Amino acid sequence: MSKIKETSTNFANKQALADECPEAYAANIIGGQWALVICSWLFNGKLRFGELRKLLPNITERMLTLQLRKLEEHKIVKRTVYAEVPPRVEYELTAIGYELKPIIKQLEEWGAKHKAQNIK
Amino acid sequence: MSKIKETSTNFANKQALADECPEAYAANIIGGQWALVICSWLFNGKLRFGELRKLLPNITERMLTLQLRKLEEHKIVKRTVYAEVPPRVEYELTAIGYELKPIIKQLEEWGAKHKAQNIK
DNA sequence: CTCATTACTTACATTTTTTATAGTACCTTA
DNA sequence: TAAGGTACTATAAAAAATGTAAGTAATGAG
Repeated sequence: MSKIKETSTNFANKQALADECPEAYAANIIGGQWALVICSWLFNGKLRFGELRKLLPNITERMLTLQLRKLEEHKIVKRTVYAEVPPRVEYELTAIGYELKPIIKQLEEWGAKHKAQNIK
Repeated sequence: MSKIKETSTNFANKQALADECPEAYAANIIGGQWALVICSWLFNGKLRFGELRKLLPNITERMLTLQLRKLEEHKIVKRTVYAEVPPRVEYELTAIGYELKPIIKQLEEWGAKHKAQNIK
């Protein structure tokens, strides 16, 4: 997140994978440390920057900004700025972003099941 | 991939997230650069190390090893070594690993749809 | 004896991601 | 005049992930 080096092997590999594997392409989009959790909260409706920050107690403002920007860039979330003082900015999922809901829900169920199996 | 620093903020954050969000927990497990693609190939049946390497032309042996080890550690794949020379090692999905199939398939579909929307 | 095969391992370098800390602009209220 | 709230940005550093290149063990074929 920040500038990526478009001459690196890593970049080339990601491109190649994303080209031929839609699942890798998807993983690149929703693959940050906090992206899935941000989306999970947004499934319930729009939230302000500060609300998200409170919901994710350990996230730094910088990371929250970066992840939101990335999600916005990929058209997963929509950002709306209200010209008020103090500023108000709301984030909400787009249609395609909302379509992740069932997938993430299943991933949640799988995760819970896996955890239950492996913890004991 | 190698030693993680258990005193880092990053480690603490991952732990905390994984504790309360099964989707983050799941993402940690299947979240390497190549993990999803490896699983995708294994959905069709067991494969040898060398076969996987050929299917993933750009992966290095080191990365393939690391990702397989991680998947094995999390009981997503099962590793079987045949005491032959030259050695033969086969990888196959476990039951819980196989349960990822429908989820990854949906993620693929989502990815393809998203790509179609955003490329034009 | 030498070479080929297979599935790795190791040491090291580079790139990417995440965290830490300190600002900024704007207006409102006290 | 000063403080406060909101949503950021800039810069640096730490940590994690990935890549590069070389080497290993065992054995059978030639």
